[in-house]
Amino acid sequence: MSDQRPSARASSRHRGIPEATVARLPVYLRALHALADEGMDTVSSEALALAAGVNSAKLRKDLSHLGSYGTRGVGYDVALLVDQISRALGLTQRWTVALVGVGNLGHALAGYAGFSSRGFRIAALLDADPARVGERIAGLSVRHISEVNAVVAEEGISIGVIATPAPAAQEVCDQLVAAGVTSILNFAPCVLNVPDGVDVRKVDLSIELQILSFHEHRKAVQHGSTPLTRLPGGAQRDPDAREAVNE
Amino acid sequence: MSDQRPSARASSRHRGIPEATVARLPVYLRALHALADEGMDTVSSEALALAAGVNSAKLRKDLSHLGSYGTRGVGYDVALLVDQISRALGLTQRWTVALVGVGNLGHALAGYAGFSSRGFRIAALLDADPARVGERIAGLSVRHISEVNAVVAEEGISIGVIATPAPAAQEVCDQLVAAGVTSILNFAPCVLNVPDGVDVRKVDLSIELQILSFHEHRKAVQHGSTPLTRLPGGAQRDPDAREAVNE
DNA sequence: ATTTGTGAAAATATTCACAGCG
DNA sequence: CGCTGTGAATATTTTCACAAAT
Repeated sequence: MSDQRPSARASSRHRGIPEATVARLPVYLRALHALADEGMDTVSSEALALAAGVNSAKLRKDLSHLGSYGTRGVGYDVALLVDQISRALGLTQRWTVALVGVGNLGHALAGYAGFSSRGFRIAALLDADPARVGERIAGLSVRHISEVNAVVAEEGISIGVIATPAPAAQEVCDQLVAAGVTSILNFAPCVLNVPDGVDVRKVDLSIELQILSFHEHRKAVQHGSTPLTRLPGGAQRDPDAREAVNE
Repeated sequence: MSDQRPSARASSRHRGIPEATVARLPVYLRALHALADEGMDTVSSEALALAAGVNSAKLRKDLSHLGSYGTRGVGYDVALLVDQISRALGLTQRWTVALVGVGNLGHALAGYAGFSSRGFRIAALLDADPARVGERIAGLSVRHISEVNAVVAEEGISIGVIATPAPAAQEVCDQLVAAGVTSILNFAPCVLNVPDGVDVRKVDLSIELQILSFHEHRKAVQHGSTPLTRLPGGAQRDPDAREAVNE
């Protein structure tokens, strides 16, 4: 998994689901919903693993942490498994979210359907720019960040999504935490410091691209050590590979 | 790291940088740029680790994979380290990117500054909707997806970013790969199948929220086993914790 | 004095391979 | 039989702790 390490593992011996497993449960859940929509009511670990893009032993081990019971010789009951995973992920309740920063990205996020599709409700949009306050987006009126305490209390918000520019992110984060938010999803390209007990996850386009760059670079170098190889696509890949060869 | 596992480790014994390390290098790079902007020209592993949100032993071990040389008793030369990490990540060249899907999210991505800030250039915008073709966004004219082969060849594109709805993503992915793209960043909420040698990374809002949900849920249950505890923020957290308690 | 670089230990995660259940 | 659940084996990642370098 990424270096995203929410607070330490639960102390309870048995309810402790490994972090790597937790990160995959939503993927299984999505695959299961798709299968359910296709009318499947039972699925083997092999088939589900394929749909989720993992190997079947891993899937079975993951599910075993839920105490999940499939039927040997048959597979898993789709509806039952959806229920068990939803329960494990805490999706049996509706979480309420505040989105801070309604710029370019914030707008897109506010309109994103995937938000509401899995039990998350955007209950508030906040921004520091007074010119944006009052603007209506996706049925909500933008409020000023200074109202964060009231908003969090009124709406029972537990998750904050930060879509501000990087320089503003830490202060916004502090304000959210002070208001009682204990989970943060950060789209701003920066590291956030939070007290113990607050979880942060980040989504960072630029980091993902750089990781791809690493692999692309490696492929280009490893491939033909001759830098100016013409590759299948017809395009000339990695015109600068010289530099890399003599590393 | 997430279950994002690009192709197998390089066979070369020594150029093999662990995947977990690769995923952190961009974070270090960002921190180093910030330090450089503040005029620092030397930094200790302790200080850099703090800025990057990791522990210092991990940072040193990571850097050791680059064959990076700091100075004992002093620390690392900021400019030199920027250079070494950039080189390791393949950022000494400019990668060219095609963005497919100019809906809500695609628009936001096209306008995202962080793209160009680190050596990535969006060279083409593509969409399947004829009504969108010709639209100008961020200085580029949207072209039809059917032109993908020509576009990839013309611009030497090696990275494709998919920001389409989920049902279209696999087909777009196949088209990109057929055109010669070997790295994909997927924003669509679905699993992509690609042949060996093609790397995929995904960015998935809904999955991140569900992971936060898990931890939020766990905190709520662990905290007061009494579900209706009133928490600092004044809001009533996890009104549904009953369900969880008797799991 | 400091602070790196790194073996060795510990913790996590993945994969194998098969006993055992339906 | 077929397929799950899981111990045991392997691989990867993190952390410790200290010798070596300046």
